[in-house]
Amino acid sequence: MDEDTAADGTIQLLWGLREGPTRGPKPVLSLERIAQAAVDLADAEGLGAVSMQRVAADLDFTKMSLYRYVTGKDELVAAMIDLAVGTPPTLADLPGPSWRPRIEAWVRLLAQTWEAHPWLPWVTMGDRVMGPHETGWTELSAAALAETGLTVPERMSLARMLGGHVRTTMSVLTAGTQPWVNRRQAALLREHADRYPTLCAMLDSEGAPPDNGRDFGLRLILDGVERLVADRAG
Amino acid sequence: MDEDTAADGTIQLLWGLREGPTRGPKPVLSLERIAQAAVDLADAEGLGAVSMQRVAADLDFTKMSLYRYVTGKDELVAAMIDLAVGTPPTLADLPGPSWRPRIEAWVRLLAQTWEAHPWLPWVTMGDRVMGPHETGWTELSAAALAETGLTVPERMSLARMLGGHVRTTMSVLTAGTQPWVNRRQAALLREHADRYPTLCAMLDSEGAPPDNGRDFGLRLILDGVERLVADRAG
DNA sequence: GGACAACAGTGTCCTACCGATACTGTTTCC
DNA sequence: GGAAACAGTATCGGTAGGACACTGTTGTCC
Repeated sequence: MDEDTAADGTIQLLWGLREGPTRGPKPVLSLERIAQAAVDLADAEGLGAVSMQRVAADLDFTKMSLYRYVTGKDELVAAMIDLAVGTPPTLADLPGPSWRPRIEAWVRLLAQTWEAHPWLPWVTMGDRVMGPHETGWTELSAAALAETGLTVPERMSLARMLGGHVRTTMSVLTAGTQPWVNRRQAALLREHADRYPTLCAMLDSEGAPPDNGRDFGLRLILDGVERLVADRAG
Repeated sequence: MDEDTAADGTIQLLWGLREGPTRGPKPVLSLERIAQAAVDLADAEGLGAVSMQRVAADLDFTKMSLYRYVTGKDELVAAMIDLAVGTPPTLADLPGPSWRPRIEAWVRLLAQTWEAHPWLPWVTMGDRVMGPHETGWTELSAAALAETGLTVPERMSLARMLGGHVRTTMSVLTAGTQPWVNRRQAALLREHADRYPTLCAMLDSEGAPPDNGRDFGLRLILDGVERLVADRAG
């Protein structure tokens, strides 16, 4: 019951169902300004820097004034997500003669958006209620995959999977030699070469992709889809 | 520099490099007991319930006593991870005549471990230093993929990708009708059927997999690998 | 064997955080 | 024009993580 009412509040906030009062002083702040300030802060100093106090200070207001627009930090984060994710593209933004280049473009656009707000992968995990923008991204992916011939659950599993793949290939931005292991980890591997012979032998190999294997993994997944589609057609 | 020394401390902790003193009273607590209490707490009440105070209380000790074994909460979480992930399997635990059933078994075992500790997906994101157990899991995946003929970066990208796939297919444990959308989200979609026609049309479809599409996605990925291997061989 | 140094666990304090509540001043409707 | 409704403020409480000084215990060295 507690979570339910909290989720209801978030839904009302994100989907514009909050009843706007008529009497009383005019609001000086707005949800958009607050969310924008929070997004800017998270972009600049990371999600850990986002506190009610700090967001309010950046707006030259008191911390408690934010609670007139947001019932708590969870709602603020939800508003941040839907603002940062932005207006979703449309099918016209996904060129190509078939579903494959279209969904590739979708992944590319999603990755661009997430890279602009590196805190998004952390906040978009778990069971949530998506806002209108985020739902629009999902709608677009569903539309792009419609002509694959996959079943509906398969299509949605695939869409979710692709989003997860973007997350996986973004969360590690190591500046080490190998993208799959950072500097300290490599040193530890060399110290314990007996326990980890396979990994240790891999340390000095070449040809690491600059994108954390995003294109490589995307190719694998979509090749798998093509095979599945072909198998069913034939 | 600050992060560096903190990471060094975590490395020393996880890899048993902490200098054990000889003089003074004998320690009553131990890192293992502390980490185990924290893991039990996280399993029972979620990661949010894990605080220094609470872990210490569960052990009938003072909060500050934990700091004799752990420099801070980050180190505690790192110790929790390597304890919860447990002793990794060996190649003997991955049956099969080829790499494919072996890596499938690896994914299955990893998923089992993570499902037993549902907080693991959240704390194993981002750039970290893995402990010995976690490194063992990675070593095993690298060994299982050795015979694919993929390049080293490709193999490690694939291994990371599979771990991410387990994360993606676990983080949503919705009890709704469709696994890709929860109850509230479905209601919102129906209310805004004009904005999200594709998703809305999907709401009443059948055949949702009970595993959040984990097997489906795994099949896609490994089919893609097989095609890549075949293409290069031919 | 006794003094001292090293150490384990405690008690106290500080800062940062989220959030509740009572308040002040402003706007609009009756 | 008065009263209700509302925006923003000021203050308070509870819970985090963590620094620091302290008490008591243990081993080592003379």
